[in-house]
Order: sequence, then C-alpha cells, then structure tokens
Amino acid sequence: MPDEYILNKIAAQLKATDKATVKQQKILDTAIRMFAEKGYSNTSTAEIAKEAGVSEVTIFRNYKTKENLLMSVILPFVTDLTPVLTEEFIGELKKACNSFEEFIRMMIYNRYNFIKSNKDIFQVVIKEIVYHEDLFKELLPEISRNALEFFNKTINTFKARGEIIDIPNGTMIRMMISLVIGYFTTRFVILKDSQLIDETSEIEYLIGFIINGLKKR
Amino acid sequence: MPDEYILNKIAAQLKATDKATVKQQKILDTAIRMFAEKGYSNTSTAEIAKEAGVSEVTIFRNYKTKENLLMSVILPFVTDLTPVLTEEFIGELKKACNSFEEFIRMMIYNRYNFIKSNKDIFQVVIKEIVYHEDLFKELLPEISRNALEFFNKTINTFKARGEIIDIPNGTMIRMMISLVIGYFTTRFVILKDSQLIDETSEIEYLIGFIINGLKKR
Amino acid sequence: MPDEYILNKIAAQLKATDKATVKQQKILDTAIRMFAEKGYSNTSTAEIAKEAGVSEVTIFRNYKTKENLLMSVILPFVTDLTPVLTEEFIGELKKACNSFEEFIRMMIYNRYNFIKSNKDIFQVVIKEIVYHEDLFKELLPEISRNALEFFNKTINTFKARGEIIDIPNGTMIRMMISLVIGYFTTRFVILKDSQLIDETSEIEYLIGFIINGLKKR
Amino acid sequence: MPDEYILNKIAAQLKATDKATVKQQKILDTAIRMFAEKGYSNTSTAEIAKEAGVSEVTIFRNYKTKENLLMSVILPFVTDLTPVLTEEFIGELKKACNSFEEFIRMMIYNRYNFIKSNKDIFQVVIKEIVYHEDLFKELLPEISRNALEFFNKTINTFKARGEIIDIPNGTMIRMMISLVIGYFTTRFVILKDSQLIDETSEIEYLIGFIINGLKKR
DNA sequence: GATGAATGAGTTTTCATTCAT
DNA sequence: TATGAATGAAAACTCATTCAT
Repeated sequence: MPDEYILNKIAAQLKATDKATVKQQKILDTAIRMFAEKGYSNTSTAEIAKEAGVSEVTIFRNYKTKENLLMSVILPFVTDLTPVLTEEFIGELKKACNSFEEFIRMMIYNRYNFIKSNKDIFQVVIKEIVYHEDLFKELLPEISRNALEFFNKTINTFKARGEIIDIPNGTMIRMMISLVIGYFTTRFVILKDSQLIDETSEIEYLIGFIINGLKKR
Repeated sequence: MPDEYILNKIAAQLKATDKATVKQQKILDTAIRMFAEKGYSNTSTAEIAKEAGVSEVTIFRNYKTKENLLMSVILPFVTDLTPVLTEEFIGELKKACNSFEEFIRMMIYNRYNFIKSNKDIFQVVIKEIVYHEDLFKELLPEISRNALEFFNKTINTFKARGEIIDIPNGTMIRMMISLVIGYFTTRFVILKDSQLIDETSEIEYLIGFIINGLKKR
Repeated sequence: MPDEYILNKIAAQLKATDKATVKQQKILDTAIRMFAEKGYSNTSTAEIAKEAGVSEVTIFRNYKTKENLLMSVILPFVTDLTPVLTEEFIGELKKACNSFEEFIRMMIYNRYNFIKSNKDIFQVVIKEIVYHEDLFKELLPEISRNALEFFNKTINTFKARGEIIDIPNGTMIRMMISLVIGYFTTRFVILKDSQLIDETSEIEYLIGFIINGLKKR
Repeated sequence: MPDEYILNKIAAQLKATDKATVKQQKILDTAIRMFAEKGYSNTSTAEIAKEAGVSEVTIFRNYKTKENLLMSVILPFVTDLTPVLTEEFIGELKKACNSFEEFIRMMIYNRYNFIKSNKDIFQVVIKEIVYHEDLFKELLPEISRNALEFFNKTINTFKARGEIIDIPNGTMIRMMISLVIGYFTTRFVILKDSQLIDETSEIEYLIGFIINGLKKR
C-alpha cells in the first residue's frame, strides 16, 4: 500500500515533468522559490498562480493536487541527491582517489556544488523532510540502494587498507551524513547569505574533521 | 527593537507558565504532542482543544495567540538546552574531566538525557527552527552567551595542554554541534522508536568520532 | 409589550443607578468614554472591565447585559435632555423672555451648556440612536410629553402675539430641533475639538437663522 | 498618506464595480439593504451571503474585506451626493433661478429626489458616518470642492443683489446643510415610512424656513 | 460581593479544489 | 488548453455571558 502510494506519486510527477511546457516550468520555479521562502504549508496555490502569472486552475490541471506539486519539486532533486554512480563517474573516482581523504574531499565538494546550485530546492526538502517522514523513510533506501552499495564497498576497501577505523559501516555513514547535511543546512537554510564566510576553508575544516575522526593511527 | 520583541514573548510566556493550572498544563502537553506529531502549521487550535478536553477559547484566554502557545512550548526548552552552568556544575565538570574526552563524554550524555526526556519538545523545535530563523538567530546567542564563554575557555585549556588540534573555536563548536544535533535529530525526529538501536554504543561511536576528529597526534 | 419592554429597562436601570457604588460609577464612566470613542458594537465588555479596573463579571452582576449597560448610560441623559420644566424654571423663563428671540436664545444656550458638559454621552446617544429607533420612537414622546405641551403653549402665545409665522407647530418644532441637533452633532460628534471655532458667534448665527426663519414681517 | 489611503479604497471599489456581474450586484444590493436595516457592525458577511444566495467566499473574492464592501456601497453614493455641476446643469440653473428662493427650491427638490431613490444607501451613510469621521472629513472636501466653489459664487451673487443677509458663507452653507440633512435624516432614517406625511408641503415649509432665515428685509 | 476560569456561538477570512465556458 | 467564477470546509480569533469559589 505505501509503496503503491509513493509509486503513484512518482508516476504522477514523472508524467508531469515529461513534457515540462513553458508554463509548467514557470509554475515549478515559482513554487520552488515560494516553498523555500515561506514553507509549503504557508504558501497558497493562489499566491503561486499569481506570482507565476498563470491561473490557479492551470496549476491543478498540471499537478492535480498541491501535494503533487510539492512532490514534483522534491522528487527529482532527491533522486539526484545521491551522486549518479555511473560507470564513468566511478571510474573517475577510482582514478582520482588514491586515499580515503581524496575520496571524501571529492564527494563533499561534488555534493556541495550540486546543492549550491539547487539552494532553493534543498531548502524545501529540509523544511519538508520532517513532515513527510514516511515518504522519505521509504524513498531513501530505494534511491540510495546502489549508492549505499558503492559506499559500503569503498569503506570496506579503505578499512581493508587499514586507513580507517573499524566502526560499523552504517554508523559511519550516518555520522558522515549527519555532519555533512548539518553543515549544508547551517550554510544554506539557517545562515543563507546573512553571514558570508570563507567557503573553502570551512569545507576544508569539515573534511579534516571527518578524516581525523575516521583515520586509523 | 528585535530584542524587545523577543523579550516580550518570553515575558508573555513566563507570565503564562507562572500559574500553570491543571488545564493549562493539559493544553501545553497536548500542544507539544500534536506539534511534534504533525507540525505547528498543520495542527489547528480546534484540534488541540478537542484533544486536551478544553474549549478552544480557553486556549486563547491563556495563550492569547497560537504563536504564543508555540513560544510557550519552545522557549523554556531552548533556555534549558544549553546546560545550566552553575558554579556547582562547573566544579563537578572540572573535578570529573581530566581529559578532553571525559569532558565531551560528560556533556554529550548530559544533553542526550535531557533531550531524551523532552523528545517531543525537541521534535517541535527541530521542525519549527527553519520557519523561525530570525527568532533563533537572535535568541541563541543570548541564551548561549555564558555557555559559549565557558566552552571557549575549556577549549582553550585543552588546546594549551596540546590535547586538541588548532582550528578556530567557532568552527570547532559549530562542527560539534552539527554532529551532535544531527545525531539527536536522526535519533529522535527521523527514526524515533521505529528502529531501536543500541543507544550506548552508538553514542560511544559518536564520542569517538568527535574525539578522534579533534585530537592532536 | 413594547411599553413593558422599555419600562423594564428603565426599571432595571433605575435600580442600578439607585445605589451607584464607586465601582458602578467607574464602570459607567468607562463605558461612556469607550462607547463614545469606538461605538457600542465595537467595544467589548472585556475592554470596559479592563479599563475600569474591575472584573468582567462585576459588570454583568450590576448591569445584567451589555445592552442594559448601554441603557444605563443613555436613559438618564435622554430623560434630562428635554429641559426640566419645573414651576421654578418656567417662572424664570416667563420673567426673562419678553420676546420669541429671548426665549429661543435662552433655550439654546441652556441646552448647549447641558450637552457640552455631557459631550461623551451625547456622542453615544447620537451614534446609537439609529440602531435603536424603536426605543427612541417610543421613549421620546413619553419623555417630551410635558416639554411638548409647554412648547406648544409658548409657540401659540408668540403666534397670537403675531411675532412668528403660521406654520404647523409640529413642523416648526421639528425644524428647530433638526437645526439645533444638527449643529450640536457637527460641533460635538463630527468636528469634536479638531476645529476650535468661535462658539458664541456661531451660536448667535444659529439663533439668528432660526429667529429670521420664523419671524413674521 | 491619508489621500493615498482613500484613493486606494476608491480604486479598489471602482475596480470591483467595473464589471458588476449579476452575483456581484446581488451581493451589493443585499449588503445595502442589510447594512441599512441593522447597521454595518451588526451584519455578518455570512448573513449577507445567505440572503444574497451566494457563498460567503464569493463576497470575499469580489470585495476582499468586509470594509471594502462597505466602501463599495458608500463611495459611489457619496461621490454623487453633491450635484454634478455640469455646464449643462449650471446653465439650466441659471436660466431657471431668477431668485434665491428658486435656486434653493431647485437644489432641495433635486437632492430630495436623489436621496429618495437611494434611501437605503443614505441610511447606511448616515449610520456609518459617525464611525468613519476621518474618512468623511477627508473625503467630503475633496468631493465637494467644485460644488463649494459654485455655492460660494452663487451666494455671493445673491448677497451682491442684496437678496440675502450677510453672514459668513461657510456658516451659511453649514446651516443649510444641517437643516437639509437633518430633515432628510428625520424623513428617511428615523421616521422611514412609519409616518407618511405630506411630502410636498413639508418640503415647502423647509424651503420657506431657509428662505426666511436668510432673506434680507 | 467579587472574581478567575470557562464556554457556545459567532466573527472575518483563507484554502485547495471544481465547474462551466 | 486555459481560465473566471464559485464553493464547502476550516482557519484563528472574539464575544457576551455563566458558574464555582
């Protein structure tokens, strides 16, 4: 039942994004901006319609319900959030990553840039994640399955090489994600541009912290 | 001006909690539970009233506005969130903490227990923090002022002793808080009781991660 | 039925004013001030209670209903609005009034001063008169009965003397009242103190206007 | 600032009346009738909706707020209350008015008929004028500007001709308006149809009263 | 006599959604 | 396909009034 539910939503959403006419894109962009700014609950479809310069009905014809519109905003981003582990990308990674440190650095910078260029959607996701636990709890494993597999393999490799300490992979991954998401949230949702900081050095500290926290000595 | 604003709210809230009749406590408890479950925006005062077994008007007589009710839920918790650094407590800390590790362990267990016994309010705070950035941005420094001072002093001590690495205190504190809040959020907001895990060992990993991340070698 | 209704109200009100304790007077004063300022409908009993420094219940014990409070404000004033035609006053009038002009001048100055020292209640009455037409339609004849009688007699006297023109007494009285009430309303309800004008000369113009309008030539 | 405020309201109102669909007209008519009967404060939008046979939301879609609805009722009437002094009308006046008496008679009959065919709105205006002093204080001068100019010119002409007495124009106009409004109010707001009287002769008395009050002898 | 606590019925206003064109 | 018009349900909040103490 819950699976069906979610799959329905994905289906509806995919159908919607398939075409992506000019008006649809305008609606989507406006929705993203407003959800990010005021939150989903506090943004009315009337406001979105007005800002997007379309009639309210147009939204509903394209997205059926307001929640569906939210899904159409969130899902593509969440799907892309775990790095696309194409053969190509993995190859690149393997070539580039001679050490655990390089691996971490590459991943973090990669995701940092991805989120940076999708600030608004990231805000929406963070703000809504807590209200759609069920969705995310079911969605994430599915989405991250191959990513997880890859992570596990990689961690095991570095463990075998004796580079990193021996705590359960799940715990380790959760710690890292906590730290990274926590940093991104502070940076893009809480502080936003109100306190411009020296990006690079902050990220380097973050990387250093993780590396040291996991490095075997 | 903003200071006044917040102080007014605190005042209003304190005045409200001063008496705390039976019905008021019932309202507060119900509000906490429902805000935690469905979020502030998605919980109507009518629902709270019904669940609490009082009339809706009683809520408004005691808390004036719905937002004020939220504040009455949030503020006492936030105020208590930074540990009360009484002479006594600091003395105890100093006596107990011969190493940075002991210091971190003590702090984390202390806050873990505090949050564990206030799970619901913690959920509310986490869920609402993103919609009240301004409030928290102004409130937190004020509240954490003396805590920050104490942290800085302590960190400096351990830095001087050569126990921990030399990155800016602010960055270090933010990292630690990210990690700890991230862990608590995963534990109490996302997973809740759905995946009972071995608490102690998870916390120990967390502590280990922090210690290793900051320890000088 | 309507008679009973009104008499009940008067009775209730008289019972209330009989004692007129300190608190009651405070309530009455506050009600007058606030009804005058914001109107009956827009003033809540809660506000009155707060401003008067009593509990809301005290108002209701003393005045039974909010409308009754209004009546307790309005009725004594309305009763006194038509000049108290005591033997004494009439004697004084007769002695003083050798001409129609003197009669009109005396009456207008007399009522002007009465209303001036009851500005607020006058405002309340003017503002509420239109919402309680039934009350006033029934009340006024009763109240003005003896005044009317006196007016008629006086007008007839001056008509007989050939001082004033011969239009129906009722019409004449209504015209004069229109003009005078219109002036008082402009002066005390619309302009209030916003445009301080030369009182005496304005009143003299008013008197002149009436005199000329009615004088035979 | 206040000017803008009022102009905004007028703009909003004009925009609303521009289209005037069937339902909108129904809402307006019902509002006029009910405001006239029970007053603005004592009429709820729910009642209006029910009586007008539309849903409450439709009212708010068209008029935004309840106060705006009131403005949409009041403003067009107030704007039309001062006679439209077109070239044509003034020419007609000049041709017809050989004496001050004829001038007054024409004006009064003209406005009497206008108000008679807008009884209900007139009632609303009279009932609300006291609660919106600021609005009217600002609005009336603006609206009556050209009318005032014309009145002044006319009065000066008749003064020059020696037909009327020499009291300040402002005072004279205010007196006349007091008398006329007072009469109309008594006729249409207080008595309504409860006491049908001989219209024409009453108006003739009114005219006579004014003429005599101002005529030089 | 005085009041703090409580409320049912109502207020204006907003919302996501549907329908006729 | 697009939209102006319409709405039932619900939102936060206010009111005059009552009751137990």
